[in-house]
Amino acid sequence: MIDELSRELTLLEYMILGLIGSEPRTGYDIMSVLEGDAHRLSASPGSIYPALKRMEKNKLIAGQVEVVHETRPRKTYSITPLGETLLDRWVRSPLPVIGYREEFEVFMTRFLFTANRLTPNELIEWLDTCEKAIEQYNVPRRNFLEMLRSTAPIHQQLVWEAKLMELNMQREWVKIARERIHAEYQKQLISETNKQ
Amino acid sequence: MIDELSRELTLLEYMILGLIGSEPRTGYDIMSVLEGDAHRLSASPGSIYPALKRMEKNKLIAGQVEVVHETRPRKTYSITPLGETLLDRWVRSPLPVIGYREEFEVFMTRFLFTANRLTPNELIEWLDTCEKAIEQYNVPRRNFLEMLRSTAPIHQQLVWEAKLMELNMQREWVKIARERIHAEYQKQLISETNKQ
DNA sequence: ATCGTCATGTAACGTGTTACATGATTGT
DNA sequence: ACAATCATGTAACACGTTACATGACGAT
Repeated sequence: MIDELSRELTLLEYMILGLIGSEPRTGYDIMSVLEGDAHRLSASPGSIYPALKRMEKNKLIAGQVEVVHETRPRKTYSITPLGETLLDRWVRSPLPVIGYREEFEVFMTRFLFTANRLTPNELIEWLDTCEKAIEQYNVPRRNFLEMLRSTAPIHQQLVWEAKLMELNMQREWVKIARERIHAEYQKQLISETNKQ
Repeated sequence: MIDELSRELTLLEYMILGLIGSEPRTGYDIMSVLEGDAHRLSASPGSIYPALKRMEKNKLIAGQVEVVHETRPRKTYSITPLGETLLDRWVRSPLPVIGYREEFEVFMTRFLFTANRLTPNELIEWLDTCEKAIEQYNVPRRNFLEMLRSTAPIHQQLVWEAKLMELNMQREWVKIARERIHAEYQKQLISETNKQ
């Protein structure tokens, strides 16, 4: 069991895990979700079904066949405790990542699955950590660009500039996200207090 | 020959093509460039050397062995006319792409290799086209978000928001790039006029 | 009767990843 | 003498892509 925990999953696998984690789904369901824009994951049966099979084999998810219409079976997958553990670990994992290697999209996927997995307080803390990590990465980056601004060819300069803008955007997003999450949390608290 | 032209290359292959296109390089050179941050391409010998071999086989690049120190050969690759054609085509290709499927990084790589491949005028025109394409994609996207703002769960909303911010950032970058390129062009014109 | 959607799968293929392997040259 | 860097490669493996294949169900 612990062996499984050490294996890193692909983004597609985490995506599937996250989707199934919120509610049981079939392969077809997952394909539909993935087709609806929003991510690069291309949702072909040739990737989804094999992924589901190996995840089932690794006990991350469990499938049960519903014989709805007799002939063709329909397999609905739900997440297992092991799957929950892995997903939780991934979602919470401290991001040494963002800005270095991990792309923003991976980060977003992770954020998406914090829903119902982290408490509002934990989430705000998580976002704070992100902001600090980005900040730490931003400063030397900016200095680097400033230094080479005059020597590098203009095309290279502009590519670096884009990188910087991307980082700044990410920083800004974290701020906005924190504010919104915070506001949402307040709203919930108030409505709960009123009920009592 | 024309068969080769129809085959789509990977980003790594275009990267290699672009790098070799500006000056002849060895596999090791390419690995060094790719290691120095900036892109997700991970620059391991297990990807570079096989790529070089198949590109040579496909006549996109041509390698010549320099027997510098007798024993271990050192192979320097240069771009072929076919390679030039493909690179040129890729770099210039109208971007139906950005915002839809192609990631920003691919776009940036493409931009990087416009250097010495497009005239300043062509480049400005290219950037204009980009801006329009982004704009066209931006408006319906924004409307979509506006529409679902109230109904969707907050996490989903924020992910969409991030997508939008990314697009806006790209738009902003295009503007900056055009201005800078334009300024650079003017400078060159002036210095050339002065020479005469 | 036929078309689109629901639904699941497989097979070939290509490419990137990781890890291993070798050896020359240069600097200390 | 030894370490770091230059320099090239291979082999196993895993994953995603494309294309193909099947068939039930509901609507027109």
